[in-house]
Amino acid sequence: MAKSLNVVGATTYQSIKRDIIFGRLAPGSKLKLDGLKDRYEASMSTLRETLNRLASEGFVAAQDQRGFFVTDVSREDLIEIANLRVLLESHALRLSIANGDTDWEGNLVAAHHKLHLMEQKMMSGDETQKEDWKRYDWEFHQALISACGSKNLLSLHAVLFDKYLRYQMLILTYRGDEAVEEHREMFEAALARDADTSASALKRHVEKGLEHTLVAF
Amino acid sequence: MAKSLNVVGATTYQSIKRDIIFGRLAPGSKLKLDGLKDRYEASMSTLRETLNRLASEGFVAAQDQRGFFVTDVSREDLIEIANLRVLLESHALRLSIANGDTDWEGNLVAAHHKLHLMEQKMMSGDETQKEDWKRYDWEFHQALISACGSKNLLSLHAVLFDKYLRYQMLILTYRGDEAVEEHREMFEAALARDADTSASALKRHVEKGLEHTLVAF
DNA sequence: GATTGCAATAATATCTGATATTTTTAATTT
DNA sequence: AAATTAAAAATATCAGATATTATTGCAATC
Repeated sequence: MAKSLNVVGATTYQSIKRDIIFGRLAPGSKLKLDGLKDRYEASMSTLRETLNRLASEGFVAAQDQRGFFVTDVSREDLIEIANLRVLLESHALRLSIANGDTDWEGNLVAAHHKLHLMEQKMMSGDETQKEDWKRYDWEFHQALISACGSKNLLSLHAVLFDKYLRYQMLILTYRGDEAVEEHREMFEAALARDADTSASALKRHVEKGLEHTLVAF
Repeated sequence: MAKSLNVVGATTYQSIKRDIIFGRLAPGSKLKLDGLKDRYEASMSTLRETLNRLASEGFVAAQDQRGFFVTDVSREDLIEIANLRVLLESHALRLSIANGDTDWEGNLVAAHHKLHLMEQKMMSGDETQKEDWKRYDWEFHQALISACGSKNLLSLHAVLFDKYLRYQMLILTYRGDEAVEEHREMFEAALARDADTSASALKRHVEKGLEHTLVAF
């Protein structure tokens, strides 16, 4: 649960995390405190606090007496992340479908609509807005599982989602058509309260994404 | 993955986390920096790094401009934790049973044996060694799932296990007989590579523990 | 030429102390 | 009792300082 915690701390946390997820800080690269000081305009204390948080979430690796590094990527790690995401997200999805009320449905419809608009933009070749697409994708998946009733589950899922996302961002290519269709299927099945169909579309969605990413890796 | 990270940082991290888990720092209580400075003999910088880590794991809650608090407990939270633990741990258990090699078996036998010795001590009324019991219990559950092949899964599980453990420690009473029997069942089924039986014993184990804890809560 | 050894340099982990800002507490007034 | 305000305490952030540990570059050796 990344609280805002404070102003400087919160913004540097978000900036660094974003830069890791979107590949602007390359996997494995050294995070030198002095360099970060300039780049993120924060003091060493604040930076170390931030890096400790990111280390505990797994975006950064801390090595004894040798400082901080952007967590490395690997095929095995990607596979683990994808599998865990399926496990947690489909569990949450089932709970959500069982518990979701009218507000949940409304929110879900809105989220899918916005995602879909963005997808059409992406499909027409405009890939300039990766960050926006990421946000809508996140908000859609979030909307699906938001009624699961477990804060702990949602917060574990959020971290996994971001880790998975990093791999997608690293390979740069958009899966297109297929993914759009999977989103639609998940969405419609969820509204129809068909947990099995929705969960299996989700599973397919993540696993196809995994394959696609592994190929390019 | 709590790396050692450094000497002072690592020890204060462990001390504070232990004190939270074993209830020596009460749920909801304020963590005043000045107080902690004396208690843990570390500077404010180190303390803040530590608290940030613990906040990101969920043992501490950070409130904007108002500092840090020991994360509160609640029935709902406990239920969530228990359910997540079942989800992750039984998944890991199945993988582990499928993949475990000879070393895994050996390690498991040893872990169960040591746990069992400790359980007999506890049953005979000697509850002075909660910390030791905790360690053997942890090592046994860890041994069960250690061959699951997913570092990410193991590290998520470790945090959940500790959170669950905190609730058990808060209520102070030992469940005894039943738990011993459940451990044995899990253990024997795992060795026999009977994933269903082992997983269902695990589920029962956690859920009985949950009930027991909820009653005393 | 490759390897070892060592000094010089750089970087980290930790601490102290300072400042601006915000919370909390206590005192005062209504 | 509630609202207001002044004083005290605590937090978030920063800027150094120091001891320790890594890294780098170069010389000496084989």
